[in-house]
Formats: sequence, C-alpha cells, structure tokens
Amino acid sequence: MDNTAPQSPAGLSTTPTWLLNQTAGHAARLLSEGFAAHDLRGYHYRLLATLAEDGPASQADLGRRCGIDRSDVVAAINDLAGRGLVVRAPDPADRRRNVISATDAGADEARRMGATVERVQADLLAPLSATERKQLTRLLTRLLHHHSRH
Amino acid sequence: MDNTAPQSPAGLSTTPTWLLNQTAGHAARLLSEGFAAHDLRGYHYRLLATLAEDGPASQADLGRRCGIDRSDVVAAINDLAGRGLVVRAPDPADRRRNVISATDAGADEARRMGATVERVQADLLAPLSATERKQLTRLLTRLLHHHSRH
DNA sequence: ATGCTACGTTGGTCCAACCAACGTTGGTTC
DNA sequence: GAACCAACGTTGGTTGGACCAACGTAGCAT
Repeated sequence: MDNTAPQSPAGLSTTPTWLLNQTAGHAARLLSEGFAAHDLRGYHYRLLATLAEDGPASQADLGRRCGIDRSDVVAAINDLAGRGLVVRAPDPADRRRNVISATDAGADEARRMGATVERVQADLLAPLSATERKQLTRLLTRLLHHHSRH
Repeated sequence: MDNTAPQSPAGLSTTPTWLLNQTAGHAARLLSEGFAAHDLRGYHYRLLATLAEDGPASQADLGRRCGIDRSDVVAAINDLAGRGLVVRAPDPADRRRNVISATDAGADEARRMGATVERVQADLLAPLSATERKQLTRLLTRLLHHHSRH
C-alpha cells in the first residue's frame, strides 16, 4: 500500500523494536488481506482454528487460549454463529457457560483459512531459506517464551 | 475444567506470523508503557526522533519518513507544538508547507525518550546473546527490505 | 446462608493505521 | 496569462486489535 517507501529514520530503522513492529505490521496486513477474501478477520480465524483444532470450549476458555478478551469473544462468536460456522449451546454441566462448537461448515472454513495463512506465510518468508526460517522462528519463540511468564 | 490453559493454540503458536505478531505486540506494549512515562505516544516519538535526527522538515515529509499518514501527522504535531517540543512555521519558500523544527525542549525529550527506548530494547532482547540479536536484526531487515519494494 | 469466584454480556476507551475530500498553493503546459 | 494537475495541510471520518469496568446469573466453599 505504500506507494512511497517509508524511509524510517536511520536511527530507528536499526532497532529491533522498530523492525519487529514493521515486519509484524506487514504480516498483519497480508493476513488481513487474506482474511478479507473469506469476509472474516483475525479474531474469527483464531477462534475458528482453535475450535477446529482442540474441539468445543466455553467462551472464556476460548478467550484464554486465543489471547482474546472475553468481551471480544462474544462479538466474534456472534459473527461466526450468524454465519453458521459455529454453534453456541448452553453447557448442561455448568449453566454459566456456553459450549461453542465448530460446525462442519466452520471446520471447512477453518481449513480454507488455514490454507490462506500458509500462503501468506510463504509469501512473507519468501526471501528466507529454510534454515533462516527456522532460525527466525527459534529466536522469536525464545523471546516470547521468556516474556510470556512475566 | 479450568486448568488455566496455555495461551495460543499449538497449531498457531509455531507460525512465524503468529510469533511476529505476538512479539511485536509485546514490544509495542513495553514501548507504550515507556512512552506513557513521558506522557507521549508512539507517533510523537517517531516524529520527535526524526526531527532531532534529521533536522526540520515539512509535515508531509515527516509523514513520509516516519510512515505516518499526513492527517495523523497534523494531530501529533499539534500535540507536540502544544507542549513546546516543536515549532510550526510557514515555509517562506513554499507557502503550502509548514516547517517543523524541534525546540531545545523537544530535543531534550527526544533524547530522554531515546533512552527509554533503549531500555525497553534491552529488556526485550534480554534472553538473546549479542550474536543472536544481530541475527534477528539481520533476518528482520532482510524481510522488511524484500517486501518494502514491491 | 454468605461470600467469593467464574461466566457471558453490554458498553465503552485507546492507539495505530488508513481514506476521502476540501481549499490553498506551486509548477506545467498551452 | 489561463488552464491543469500535483502537492500540501487540514478536517472528519472508519477500521482492527486490545483492553477495562460493571452488571446479573450461576457455581462453589465455608
């Protein structure tokens, strides 16, 4: 989208935070464009993928697993349910909870979106060799792991 | 039931896009907290740092260099000018333009914020050796450079 | 029975990013 | 010089992701 390449100040363009931010922004944009083809957004994908992967769960649990706030889960599940990709049912074992399950259509969509994500991934990492991709993944995982337990 | 699930689905937590997004989010959060101590935000820092580094520039030029939209530059410069960190003056050579310059106070603030950024940087990269930091920087730079021209 | 916690939900806030449109000004081209 | 088009600053939006406070209901422990 940037017709004119942003020239980022020399002092900033070398800092890892800047690089991370820019690269992640680029990845997010590519993903967002990919998701748009499915008429869905990031939250939807995360939830759908988690459901398709790990099976039914309560909304709070989904939120915890995806790192999405409870209140945001409500809206996203509303969307997904409205499209028949997901079903909301009261949990007979705990009436506070809703059990969310992916429908067949939902599982389908999750697969298709997964393919989209992989395509984007390949696009993003195109300039890197397989070894370098592993390297990057490893470094980022280390950073994340270190900081995720606060 | 509530075995406090790990955040992030297994299938997602290995994808570079997810890792990038999460890591950048973490970095952004740390930066945001750091900036809050100065009662400023990301846009302000980018603009101020660019001004302090490269000297006065028009708003459009600033926006181009920082990757900030013209309209957002207006608001941010308004804030900075309101604090006396920056001065807006009409360009005698081109009356369409405003020349933005950092004041002494602005340059001071830029230095202090730069120190904050470095602190955050060190915090973020704590788990990585110097070699690994270089590696990460190199990989991200490669990615960014590749995607920024096309 | 009391109190504490978890759940779903409503209704916000915030920041970063982007876009459309307008009036003004500069630079070209006739 | 007049007619155009491009660039500038500005206003006033929209979007996506993330977060927060509060409420009523429901489960759990004492």
